Amino acid sequence: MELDGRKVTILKAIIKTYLETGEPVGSRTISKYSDLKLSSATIRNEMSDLEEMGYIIQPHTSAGRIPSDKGYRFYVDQLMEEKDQEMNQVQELMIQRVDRLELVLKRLVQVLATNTNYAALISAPQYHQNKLKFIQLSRVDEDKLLLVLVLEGNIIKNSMLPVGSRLSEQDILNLNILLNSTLNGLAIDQINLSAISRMKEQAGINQDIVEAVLNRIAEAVRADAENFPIYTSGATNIFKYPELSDGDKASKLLSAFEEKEMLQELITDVNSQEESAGTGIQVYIGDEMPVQTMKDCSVVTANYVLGDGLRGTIGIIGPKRMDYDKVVSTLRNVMNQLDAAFNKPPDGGGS
Amino acid sequence: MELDGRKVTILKAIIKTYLETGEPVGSRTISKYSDLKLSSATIRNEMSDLEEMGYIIQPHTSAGRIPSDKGYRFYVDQLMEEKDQEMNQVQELMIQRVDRLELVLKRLVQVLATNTNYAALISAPQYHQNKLKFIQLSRVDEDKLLLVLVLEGNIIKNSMLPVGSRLSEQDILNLNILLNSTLNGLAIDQINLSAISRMKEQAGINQDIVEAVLNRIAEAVRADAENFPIYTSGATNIFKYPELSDGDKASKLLSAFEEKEMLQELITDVNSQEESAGTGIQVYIGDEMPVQTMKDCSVVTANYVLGDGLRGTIGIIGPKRMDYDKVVSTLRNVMNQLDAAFNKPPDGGGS
DNA sequence: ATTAGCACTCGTTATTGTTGAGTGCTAACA
DNA sequence: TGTTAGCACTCAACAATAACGAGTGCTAAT
Repeated sequence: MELDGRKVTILKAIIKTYLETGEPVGSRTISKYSDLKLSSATIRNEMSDLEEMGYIIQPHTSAGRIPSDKGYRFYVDQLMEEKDQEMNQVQELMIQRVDRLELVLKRLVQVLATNTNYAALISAPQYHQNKLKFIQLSRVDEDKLLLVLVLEGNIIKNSMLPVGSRLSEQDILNLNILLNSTLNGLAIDQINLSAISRMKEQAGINQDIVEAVLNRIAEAVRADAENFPIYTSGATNIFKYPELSDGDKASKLLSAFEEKEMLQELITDVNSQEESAGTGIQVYIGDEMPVQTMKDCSVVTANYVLGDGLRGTIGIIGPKRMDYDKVVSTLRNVMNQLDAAFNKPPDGGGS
Repeated sequence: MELDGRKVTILKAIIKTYLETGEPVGSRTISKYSDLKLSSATIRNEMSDLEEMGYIIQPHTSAGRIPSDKGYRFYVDQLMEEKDQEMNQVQELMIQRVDRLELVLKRLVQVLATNTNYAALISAPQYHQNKLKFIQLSRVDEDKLLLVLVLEGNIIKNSMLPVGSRLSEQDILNLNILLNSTLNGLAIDQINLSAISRMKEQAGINQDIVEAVLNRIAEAVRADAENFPIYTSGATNIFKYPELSDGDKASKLLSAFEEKEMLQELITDVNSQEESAGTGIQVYIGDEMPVQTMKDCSVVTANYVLGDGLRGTIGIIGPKRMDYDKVVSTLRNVMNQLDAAFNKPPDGGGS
């Protein structure tokens, strides 16, 4: 069967109305609402076809129709094509230039959640391929060294290193010089065996310290990759959508938001299969979702880029009948503002 | 009217049964359940008295009685008195000695939540009266200095400091010496005007840097005091208690858990009026709660102390009919384990 | 190809009656 | 005087029933 122009119009009308009301939409409604001059009976026939083709579903006999995942998918794809639509006027976000990136992200995610009325999440930027910019060991205690790492993008990592107190100040100085001269400018995964053994050799008697430092570096990176911070807001917005708020579903969803592991998984997953390029905005509908817990939802994700190659992910999670149009354009908007705010003026971030 | 022995027995029986079932309890139930050999009619009379005295409430005519806040309070106070009861055998918590305090806390709060079936929260330890142990400025970029602070208890703070590039290495060295010699060993709020002006004088041309450093210190402390991290778990456990899970209440409670501000307020409040000493365990019931959002709940809080004078708060939040007995003893147990784990062996923590 | 008409389906809502747990009161009892 | 049995009464909860109405599919007329 053919998906001709009229069917498309009707399908769109159905989805649009359903997005607004959240209730199954019947033939009569469409007949009145759309600008096609057709009677409900005709619409009914078309709807019957659309159902056969799998774009819409009848929850039970003698109820209206609701869009299927396939239907949503079609709708969203259409939407993406007409991307030139005038930029939706979202309220100015007021990203002040705050010193701490963390605060910016927290505020941002709140704005997103309240603006859209869905749940929002944002992952702190990760320094995947990032380079070491500065390494320093300092004596803090009799028996402890403080290791400070600064990565490109001014991400700072600290770690305490217990040592015997036999190290002299000169030793520490030498180690610092050694570490910096060898590792500086290297990306984390460029630190290979040859570099390591070369360093150990030069460290002589203190090679255990070098080893410890390297371990800490690896550890810090790993911890960050598996356990990166995620900020969320508006998880309780799901109560605004009855189809999500019945006991069990709501509970599972919310605990996914509380224990962030699931979200981390989601983001990792999204990033791994990210090649749709374009604006970098992706939409997952229902079963397309990488994480099963959320198969009754839709997610719109976008990757943001901060000046120094730092990348993170923003996501909006809502019911399948979310206002994709608004969400996508809100996200675009936010990305632009983030871009404008961070990719121009100079500043430093704190840990 | 007098609260004689029999009334107490009956009151306790009522509360105990209500804690288990969550449903209003009637006279006949008590008559059978308790070991008093009394008919339901007699119990009814006593219950009528208890109601008049304000210890129990009738949700509606011809329903059983449920405890009032006053009733709960009485029950809990009794409980606290009989504290010598055998330590409830809680499953071994398995606090492994993990390097990162953060992870320990996250795990701990999860254990608490799953063990009790209520919502649990834990605040990261704060360094209220803590002393500066180490200060260091390092050049990281042409135009940026890295400020590293270490406080007693090995809490590390970083901040980036933009400066003109006119500083020589020698300048930085001098500043470091100045900062350390003046501030080292001082508690944060011991840094007073005289010390400040003395430092500025000695810094000469670089006094703007000194000022900036001091600002950052103040800022770091303030940010921590107003915005200290809180870890939560099991917020969705409230769905297990029907009296809390109806739409609006649940939503408000959960969003309090998501946006942590409310919880911070709660903890701050609890700490400020903490003088009940003893085991340091406090119970807030219903309207006694400092935070209005949670007036349908009860909270049990406890303060934990880590070796170096670091203090934080643990809280369990549940319905008014929570199993106070179990919760209190679980908390005691956890405190003991925390104590055993941290107040003995030496180790360092990371930021 | 479109539409009007009609019988039919089925979730939703309101109505009604029934049940049973629980109460308060009174009168009898030890 | 404290305890108990008995009884009429209340009221939430439940189930059964009916009425409603939005919506469909089909057929026949346009």
